[in-house]
Amino acid sequence: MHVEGNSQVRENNPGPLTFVAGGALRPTSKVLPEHARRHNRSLVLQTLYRAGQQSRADVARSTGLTRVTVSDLVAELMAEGLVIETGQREGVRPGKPATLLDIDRTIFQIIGIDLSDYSIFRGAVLDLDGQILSRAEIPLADRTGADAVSLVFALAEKLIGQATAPILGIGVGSPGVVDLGGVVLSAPNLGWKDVALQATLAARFPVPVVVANDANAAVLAEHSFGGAESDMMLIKIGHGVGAGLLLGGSPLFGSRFAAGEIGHVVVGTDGGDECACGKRGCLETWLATPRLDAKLAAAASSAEREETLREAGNRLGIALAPVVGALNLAEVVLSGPTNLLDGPLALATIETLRSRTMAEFHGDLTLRMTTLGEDIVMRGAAVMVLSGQLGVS
Amino acid sequence: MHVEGNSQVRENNPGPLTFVAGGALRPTSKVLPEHARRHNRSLVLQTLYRAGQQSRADVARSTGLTRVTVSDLVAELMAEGLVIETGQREGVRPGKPATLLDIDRTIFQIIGIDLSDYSIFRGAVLDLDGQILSRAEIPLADRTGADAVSLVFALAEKLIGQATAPILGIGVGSPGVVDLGGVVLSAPNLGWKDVALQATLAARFPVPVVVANDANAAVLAEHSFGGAESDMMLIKIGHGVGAGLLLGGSPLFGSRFAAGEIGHVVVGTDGGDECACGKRGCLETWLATPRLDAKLAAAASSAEREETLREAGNRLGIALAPVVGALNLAEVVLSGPTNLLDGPLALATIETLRSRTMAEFHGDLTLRMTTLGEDIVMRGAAVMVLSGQLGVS
DNA sequence: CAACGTTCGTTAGGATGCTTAACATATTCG
DNA sequence: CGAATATGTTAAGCATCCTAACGAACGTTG
Repeated sequence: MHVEGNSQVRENNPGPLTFVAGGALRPTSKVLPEHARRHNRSLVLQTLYRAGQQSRADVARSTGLTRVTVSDLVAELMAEGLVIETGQREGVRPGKPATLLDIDRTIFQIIGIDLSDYSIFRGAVLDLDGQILSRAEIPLADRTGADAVSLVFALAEKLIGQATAPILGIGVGSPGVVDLGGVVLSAPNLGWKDVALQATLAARFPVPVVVANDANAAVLAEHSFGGAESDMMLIKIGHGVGAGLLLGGSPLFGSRFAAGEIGHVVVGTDGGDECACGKRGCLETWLATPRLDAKLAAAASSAEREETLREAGNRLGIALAPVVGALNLAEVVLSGPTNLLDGPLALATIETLRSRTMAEFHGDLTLRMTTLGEDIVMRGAAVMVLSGQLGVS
Repeated sequence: MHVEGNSQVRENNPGPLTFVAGGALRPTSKVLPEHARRHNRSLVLQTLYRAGQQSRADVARSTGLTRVTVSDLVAELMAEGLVIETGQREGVRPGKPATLLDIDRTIFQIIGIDLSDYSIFRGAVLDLDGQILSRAEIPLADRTGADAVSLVFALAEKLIGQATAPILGIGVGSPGVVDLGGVVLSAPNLGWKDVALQATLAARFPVPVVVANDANAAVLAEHSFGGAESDMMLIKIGHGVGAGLLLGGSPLFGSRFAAGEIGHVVVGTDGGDECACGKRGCLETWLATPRLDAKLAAAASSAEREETLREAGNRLGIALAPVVGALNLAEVVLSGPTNLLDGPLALATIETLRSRTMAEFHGDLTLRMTTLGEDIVMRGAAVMVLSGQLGVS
């Protein structure tokens, strides 16, 4: 397996077949036997990734492929160093003892970078399981444009230095609107417009690079590591308010790659504060952390502070109700400062959500905080690399 | 090609590979070379369906397959009677004249059934292009439950009698929540709960049967015949209010198959009329046609009537804004009574939508009436059959 | 304790489906 | 009329999976 490559998605691209649940087939381009091979290869890898310590026969049973084919694929994966034999199965059973396999989880490490904080770029070296091995960060210090891009380079450089194994790839979660090729079409806070971040990073570092929106990365992390449902929305609240959507297990990008950009949707029919965007009552005016913090600081009593948080949660519920209803979501996850979100705010949100959508359908709607804390975007960035390079997540 | 079969999706199911735009591969089960074959078969069929009168060489160029493979697939399709040669290409060009191919658009007909009207079941016989050849309808006369099911049977029977070619399949658009197996989980107006409509129809008629939600069917029709965008929402307004969503060209079903059920989402923060569901200010209380008609009848002047319509459109815009923003939709299509929708109501909707979402992202958001009128569900039902049976739409 | 059954992983042979290369066919161009 | 051009077919080869059979390594059983 080579580690070079500077396309957003490397050649072990799985091929173009698109099967739409429900029976609609939309052929996009031809499919060759080798595409099937890649798919089956990923299938084996995925099986071992999720539950290691399995024999070839186990993998054959759980994939539906024959032992012959699995042996063949495993031989290929072992030649690449991705899979290793880890000894024989213990225990008393008839038959020849099984040789156990696992992904070699030490052979590669992943760089995950989170650009979503307004004041600092964070990054980490992660193992193939998405666990954080080491961290690094660089204060933004109000730098924007090309200067901010160089900070990303510096951070990546630093992290690569910290890695103790070859790098599988670099994943970046950026604020703003990011297209499928990793071009940041617009990120006002960083002063970025049409910045080809993926291409420039890939030109500098000889490893695969993936760049995506921060909330989209976060939603992948929550799905892979947070045990989230396949139809869910993750609301990321910080200096701005954004969201990532997972529908039927797949991330949604939107017609102009701006899916999840809900910060400037107007909430309610009764005015609201003025927003930087010129409108009144945008979701951000209710929920962005600087505004919330200011309101809380100005509050006279703890009861008043609670009411502020409840009002914010209420507004979030009002904005989300049509989305939850229209998409029939199973779960809403909040990501952001726990002290603000995890309490009256979250309670008010779910309450409002329930009272404004159809009882019949929200029966199993849940709302919760992310279990991944501040690492969510970095870990999501790692998931993007994993799924792009290994077809695993 | 046999026409029997009673599964919601017949065996020329394209296989399970799922490629998620952006690089995430989710292997679901093995893929064999024969799955690739089915995909490529559909690809050829799709190419001919969209632009008939092409040579094998033309198809080879536009699919990326070789002439050899295309010839082989075409031979198979001709043996099944699905594709025919239509003569040689006219015009003066060097080289051997091309033999033109087309799908035999007369060999099959499709039954499309629309159960969404509150008082009448409508159906049609359609050709492979989705054009309506003949119609039939049966008044519902307040029948519900099993009685209503027998009306569907009677209508299907009638339509099959009207057909002048073998039936490719029966497509049904039903109100309510319908799962992927064609079970109507809930359709209050018809008194249906867990009615296995697909299975019972398939047991009675020896042709493939597909049953789906009416708005989901409609959105497919609009996409195939109405030239709609790939990221769009169709709002169906009648006795109730429902929606169908197309995201990245694929219909959305939702975690409990209830995607698009927005009729009982509460709109605004200022109360509203009481709804049959018990809440106040549901979208249906603003937009359902009986309520609108009543308000219009009670209005004293034409200015007041216009205001009523504008208010309804305004409310629709308020409800849709978060959805349009979160999904980054390119298009919203309205389906329902033209006299109510196509005027002040639609204008107010788009105006509200624009004023409540981010200017940057809704730049190319359009809102329009469907171009398919009252036939939209029947034609969508035909699309479901086409894509299920031929992989074409 | 030797024969048998079970399970693992491999080897051998066959089927499917695509490709490239070459060719026969049929037309226009010079 | 020969060269050029384009179509569609034939033949051979390669990739990929399958089934069938088998050797290896273990436990069980008469």
